[in-house]
Amino acid sequence: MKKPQAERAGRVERAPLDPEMFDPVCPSPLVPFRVGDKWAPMILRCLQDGPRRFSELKIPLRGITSKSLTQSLRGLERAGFLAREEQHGGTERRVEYALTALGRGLLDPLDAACEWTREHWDELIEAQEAALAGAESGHR
Amino acid sequence: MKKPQAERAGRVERAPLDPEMFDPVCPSPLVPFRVGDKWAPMILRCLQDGPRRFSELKIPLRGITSKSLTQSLRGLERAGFLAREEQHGGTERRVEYALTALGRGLLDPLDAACEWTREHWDELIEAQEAALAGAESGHR
DNA sequence: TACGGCGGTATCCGATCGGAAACCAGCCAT
DNA sequence: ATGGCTGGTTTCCGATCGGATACCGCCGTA
Repeated sequence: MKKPQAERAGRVERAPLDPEMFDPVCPSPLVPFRVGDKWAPMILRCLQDGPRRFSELKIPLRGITSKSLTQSLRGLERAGFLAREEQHGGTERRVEYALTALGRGLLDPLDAACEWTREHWDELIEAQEAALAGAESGHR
Repeated sequence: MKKPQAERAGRVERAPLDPEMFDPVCPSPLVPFRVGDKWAPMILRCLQDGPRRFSELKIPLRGITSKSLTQSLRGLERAGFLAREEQHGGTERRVEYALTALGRGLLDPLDAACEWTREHWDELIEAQEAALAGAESGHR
């Protein structure tokens, strides 16, 4: 029987990340606001309920390569939005990434941006299509 | 009291854009939020008080090349955030770019993001420096 | 001993970004 | 007719982004 290491480390058990928390059909690139690089906003979201491990983050960020994840994490770390915490004391290798106070604060305007996008989703799609149609018949 | 003379065209005399409205020392790239490409947020800001001409926009966007400005404008147009209005009736060539309703709405979350950045400016700088210093002595 | 999981690096590559510079047509005033 | 202004386009180029792939040491388990 496998014993959860979380207990040994006195760690609180949190729900695992939903592998489908990011809809591949309407991914964040369509959100007109961006924070950092391609993956950064999603990483921030993943960390909002507490620290997560490298391999834990890879799950909802479907298809991300180790390199890209490392890069994004380092970038967010350099900006001071998250902290890398390496546990040496434990029995096995464990590295966790946690939002700093600054990073947590970043979630507010990020939420606002996402909310705006949700509210104007139809308009966004419609405007894009109209502009595309206009480009075909209009000034071309 | 001075009277605007261009009102027959429905055009109101507005203050010209401040050539230094974007501080080259703390430019928007330091803002962790972005809208579209490098120049897009600044262009949106330039248009918030009404339509502007191509050459008018070039002034505060110091050093922007024609190509980059055209690119950014086309991108924002494709997204439905602004509209290109070419005046054929007039005597001289005149092209104006104006925010759409959607684009104007975009200013709200953009303001929120800028406001957040202003509020946390010191922390942002400090966190960056701390992370940089930590990288030198820390996990290396 | 071998194997698998973890948390990465190193290298290569094609795509994209964005600036520099040259060029252009139409209109205007001199 | 000549030069200047407007609103671009085109070409070239170096830098950066981001994915694919291969590889790595460390640890725990079988």
